[in-house]
Amino acid sequence: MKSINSTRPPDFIRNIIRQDLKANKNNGRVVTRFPPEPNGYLHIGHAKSISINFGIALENEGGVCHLRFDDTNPSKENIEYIESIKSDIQWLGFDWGKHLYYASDYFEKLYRYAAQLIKDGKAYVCSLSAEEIREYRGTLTEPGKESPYRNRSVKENLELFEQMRKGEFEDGSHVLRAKIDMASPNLNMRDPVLYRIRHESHHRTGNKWCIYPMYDFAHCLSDSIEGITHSICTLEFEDNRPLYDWILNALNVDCHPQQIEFARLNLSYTIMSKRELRQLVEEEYVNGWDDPRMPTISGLRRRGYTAEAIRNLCERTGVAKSNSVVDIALLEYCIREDLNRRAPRVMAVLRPLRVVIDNYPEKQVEELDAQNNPEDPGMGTRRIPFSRVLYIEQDDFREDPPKKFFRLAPGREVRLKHAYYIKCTDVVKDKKTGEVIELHCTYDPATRGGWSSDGRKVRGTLHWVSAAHALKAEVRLYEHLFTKTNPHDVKDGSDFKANLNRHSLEKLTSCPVEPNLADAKPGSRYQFLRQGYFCVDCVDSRQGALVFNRIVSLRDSWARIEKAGKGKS
RNA sequence: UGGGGCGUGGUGAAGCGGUAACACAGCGGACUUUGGAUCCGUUAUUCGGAGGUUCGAAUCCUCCCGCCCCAGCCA
Repeated sequence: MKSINSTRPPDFIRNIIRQDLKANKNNGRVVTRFPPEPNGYLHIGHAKSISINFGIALENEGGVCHLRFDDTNPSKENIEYIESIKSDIQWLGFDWGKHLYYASDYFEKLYRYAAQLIKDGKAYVCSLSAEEIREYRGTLTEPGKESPYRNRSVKENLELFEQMRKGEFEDGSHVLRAKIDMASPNLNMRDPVLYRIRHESHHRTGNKWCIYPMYDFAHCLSDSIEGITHSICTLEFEDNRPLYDWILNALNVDCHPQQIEFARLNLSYTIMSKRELRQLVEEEYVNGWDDPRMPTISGLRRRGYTAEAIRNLCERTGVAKSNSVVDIALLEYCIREDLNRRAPRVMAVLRPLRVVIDNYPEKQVEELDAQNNPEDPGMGTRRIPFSRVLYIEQDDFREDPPKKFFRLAPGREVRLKHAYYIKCTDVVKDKKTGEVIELHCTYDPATRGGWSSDGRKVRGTLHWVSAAHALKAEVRLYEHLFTKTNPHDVKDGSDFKANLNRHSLEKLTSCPVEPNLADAKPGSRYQFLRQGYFCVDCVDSRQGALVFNRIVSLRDSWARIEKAGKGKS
């Protein structure tokens, strides 16, 4: 009953649990569960559910959260998904301990529960076709009609149900239905289907079964079997709650969990439907479920997001019942916040511009000291080679600088981070295109380390890499996968794919990066000074052929000034 | 037009009859060897609307409006 994490302001679900605890409703037990169907990869919306369910278990003494695969539909599910789901949950930092379950493990029990319902006259075998069942169901405004098979005898129902199990019927020829109320205003209560025939091999039970329970039947009973106290799910199941309760009441089970619904997480510029994400994968709009642009856990992980940042997002967005869309800027804030204190700084040039320091000795090389992270001096320093020919960022030079541009320009002096002040003395252009291809500069030997003793001020500080020592890396820049805040905002006749961002991936090759990166390990994260946070790609990066993913850029106030038109000359 | 939910600033979200927390975004400034980080200031006389109850309402009542979900043998 003690709260381990008492700093969190309670949300409505935690309030309910707190009151239940106070009233000793479940003998002080708190048991939640995360019940994914293994038919796709987990995404950041699932992370929210995971964070709520496992989080609540963690906060309550003796609290437990089960991982249960809701594997009742063999045609959509497979083992690959089970494995990915397990590793994603672990990577997020949650542990189900010994509480790993499968709804398919309960098939025998579920079958007996169904038989019990039949014996009690609360379920029947219906031999209407799928189409007929739909017609008989009625509409939102008109009541349904009772099935002609509704009043079969218990004996006949039992025999038929057994024959269904034995495989004596074809798919679709019969279903088991609950006998509730065809006139109910809640369509879920109009004699819902409990079991269907599917002659299909299941990834765990093989060919043992050819009838499979429906979600509504399997879910509540699985919860009950496991002794779940609070069954937390998303809003769209609100209408299923009366059925959840009906089944448990009809069977008079000992454990009757409480279903509580909350609003799923939505992010701007993102889709969060497994079906649609699968479409992007299968139709090759992205390169797999773990494409760094995907909102999947595996995609975010490969991109370089930390579990901590994702957990943080889940906490900051709160738990409520109103449909909402969280600004993706909050996710970006969370990862910057985390990486700002953890990521070592390093210099890398994305779009190189050659700079020759004319007054620097031809063959000289100096090793300059650089702090690894100004936020954390404990992370130490490293040495960076400096020589006569360097690369700087193309963006850091303007021949005709606008107002408030304090980077390099003809005649201007700037600081090279950790190195020297340099002044631009000459600009070399391509004769045909007019493109700036090289800069000539002079350096001030008295400013070693980037300081001057004469009180001279320089506004700009640039990052750079020594040309002779640079490693050449591939850098992948990502933008939002969609161009619109709401990807579903489309003209009639098209779908979310019309809003795909063509520029969501840009590959830069041969980017000069500082030699200290030679041993960078896959998955390690760095801040490329003045640019953003980058992660060594776990799939494509090789020693000697490094590949970096941009996780997120740094906040760029110059870009904002320029965009606002304040940087005009 | 059946049923179930939800409406608080740009986005999330507290508030539970005593006079609108917090976070992100934005804007302004300070500081700065990352135009990063950090710090400070600032943004709802008002809580979907209209009535009503009350000394007092985002909170209680009535009516209205808007948005989301439900007619799979998916979950």
